[in-house]
Amino acid sequence: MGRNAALDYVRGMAKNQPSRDRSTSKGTRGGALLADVAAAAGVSIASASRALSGAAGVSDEQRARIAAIAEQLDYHQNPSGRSLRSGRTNLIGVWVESISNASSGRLVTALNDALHAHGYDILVTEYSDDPAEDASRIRALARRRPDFMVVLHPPRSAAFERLVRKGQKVVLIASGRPSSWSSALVAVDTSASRRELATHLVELGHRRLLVLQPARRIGRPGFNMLQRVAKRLKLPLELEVLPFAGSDGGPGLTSAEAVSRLQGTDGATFVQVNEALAPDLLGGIGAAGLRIPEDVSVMTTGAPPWAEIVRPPLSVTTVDYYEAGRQAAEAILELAGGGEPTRRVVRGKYIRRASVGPARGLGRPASDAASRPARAGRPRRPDAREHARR
Amino acid sequence: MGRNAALDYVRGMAKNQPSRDRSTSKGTRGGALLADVAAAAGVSIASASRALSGAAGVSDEQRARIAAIAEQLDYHQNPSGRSLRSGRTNLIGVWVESISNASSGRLVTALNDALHAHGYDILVTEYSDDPAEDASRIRALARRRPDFMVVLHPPRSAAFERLVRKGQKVVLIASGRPSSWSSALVAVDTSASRRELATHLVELGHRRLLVLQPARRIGRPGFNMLQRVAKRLKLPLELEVLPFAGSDGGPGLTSAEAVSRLQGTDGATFVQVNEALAPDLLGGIGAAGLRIPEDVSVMTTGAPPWAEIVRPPLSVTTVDYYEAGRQAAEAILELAGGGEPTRRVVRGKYIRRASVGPARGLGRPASDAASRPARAGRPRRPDAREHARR
DNA sequence: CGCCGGCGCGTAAACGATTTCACCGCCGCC
DNA sequence: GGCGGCGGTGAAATCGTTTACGCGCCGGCG
Repeated sequence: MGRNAALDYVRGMAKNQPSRDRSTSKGTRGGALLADVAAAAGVSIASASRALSGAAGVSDEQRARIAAIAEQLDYHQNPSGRSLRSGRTNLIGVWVESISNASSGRLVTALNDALHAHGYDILVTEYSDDPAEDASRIRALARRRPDFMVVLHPPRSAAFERLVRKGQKVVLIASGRPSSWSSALVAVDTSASRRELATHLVELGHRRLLVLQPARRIGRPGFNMLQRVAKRLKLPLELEVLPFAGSDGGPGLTSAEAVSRLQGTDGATFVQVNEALAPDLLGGIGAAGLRIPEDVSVMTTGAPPWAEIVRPPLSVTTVDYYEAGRQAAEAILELAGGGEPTRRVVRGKYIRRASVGPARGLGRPASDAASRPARAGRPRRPDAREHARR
Repeated sequence: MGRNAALDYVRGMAKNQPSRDRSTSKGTRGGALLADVAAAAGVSIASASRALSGAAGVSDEQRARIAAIAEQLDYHQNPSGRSLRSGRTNLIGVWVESISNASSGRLVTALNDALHAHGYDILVTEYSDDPAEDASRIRALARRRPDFMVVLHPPRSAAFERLVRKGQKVVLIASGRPSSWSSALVAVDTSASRRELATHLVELGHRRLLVLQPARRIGRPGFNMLQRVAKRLKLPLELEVLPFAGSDGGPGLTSAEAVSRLQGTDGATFVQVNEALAPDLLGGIGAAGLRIPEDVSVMTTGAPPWAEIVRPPLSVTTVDYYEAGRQAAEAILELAGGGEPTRRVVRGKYIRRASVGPARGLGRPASDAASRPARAGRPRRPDAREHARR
């Protein structure tokens, strides 16, 4: 009848059938129950549970024997039963901007890689632009009661904050200092990379910088970092942060409007944009006939795989989010083990490529920029392409 | 004591306390129980359940009243309890190659968008190259007993097939005909787009084509589609399918080896590669000094956002996987409603861009330089500078 | 020789929902 | 007036597991 001969045998033999007539039951998929394993091993359900869950109080030989029987019966623990009783769900809720985003993707991959072996599964939720929809998604996630949540550069959200106040354990991956509410922090430290970027820009003669962001991110911390760096180093950099809609038609500048900020004598000579928006910006720049880096220097955050393919190759400030995910997973395992989370840091990198060059207007008109070849040892081509990458 | 005043009040008043001393309980996070809602409403737990779950047999005014009370108490249904009893988990298991992949990402986004409103949550698993690890991930997913699984172009996997045989409902997104085992199919139909591609290639004089794939995908159906099209149309196309390692160092050709197949009189004049591997191939082509499309035509599958940015813009055959995900979600809702799934199709598109041009050797032999102004605004140097990445 | 503590194990009580079943009015119909 | 059915409701069984508790047994210590 059944497909699992061993299971049928056990159930036929068992004196106290754990399930009277399984063949008609439709609720379960007919898999073996803990009771079946226990019956086959001739022990109580409790002992079987202890044996399989690794709890103390069971002899080693029993444990091995029971494990073998469970294997043979193809027993799969029912997570609903377990978590109903134990209060643990073995779920990790991940809250990211968009899963299509390369950073989020790698984060999720890392968490999967590191946590599957420990019995955790990953529940992904993306935050949306619509606050109502967003709140509803958070509520849905809350209902699942994940043991931990991993959040990547989260936006402010009342629903999320309620969740945290209710005791949700959260591993935060973000720049900034350890916040009081997160259980653990993987700090994304971009101060060094930003300092490097800032000094590089000044060397190249840039003064006015433009930062384009999705509208909903405006005002969030992290980007004035560049400003802070400039201030501390007393560098003459002016930074303007503007919302950019890309081609989605959302709130913010269109490509053409953004490009218009990059022209003329009082326009910015450098623009920074994120990975998702970069194609739109580059399209706009191309359409306007501007050349990179002769007319405008461009840099993108993130690590799009195409940054090196595009002509010219794009400079990037990048953070290894696979590594961040790995560290988040470690933090989770520490917390789950009852330990105190250790302090963790992932450092950003600034990778120079040809898309950032001397500021417009001082390419080498009077060769004044040439006075700053910096560490240049080798003969430099007039157009500074191929800043050897690291 | 508690943070929810209404809840405290109810519990204080209730004659039969559902939970004697909740303040010390650690299993639950102190959220309201169905019993609390029922007590507050002055009805039985059964009625409360019926009211909130939308089941019949409860008067409309009661239902509204109870819903309001649940809202006020911030009641969240405990999914473990529900699925333990009901046998439904309200989980959708998604099995994709890699979540970092743009196609998979959009698929997941679509599923999230469409199914959150119906109470489903998404559990993602990526398949890995290691069969053992893969089987273990499938087992982990099986343990969760998702109501449905959505699989995108799945590889063969014994573990997965076992799961299906055990009755797992599966919505398959793939090219090919409805297989007996999947509960529903979203057919990815690329026959028209491939025919268009094939005739286009023949028109341009291509005869020898190269298809590069990840090694583990070799031999999978779908790609000889091009061959079939050619045969049916009696087109003189020779197709060679080879494994490509990219820069990951896995099994398959290196970039240099792949490029060597694109040179000489007997080399292929056209190469197709997938989205993930495209940057590596393009890098190799650039390093070898080949020009696109003068020396070799290139096309990629998928819809990388950078395809239009790169110079020259890449031709693609693309499938809208957001749409596929939306349709998969519809199929799930049909199935969950007990209906028969309708037949669903998503059609691929072939988008011509400049990366596919006349076959090498018959461009316009006399004035071949004329074919090179491309759309690239800036002048292109003849020598391939960008060498030596990695 | 008695006692104590720990180890190994079984019994049974949770966990929080859904669902079956029985009940109770009440209405309409014969 | 009796009876069948039906809409609304509650009591209780149930899903599969973990875990508190208790019991026998054995070895060591006094």
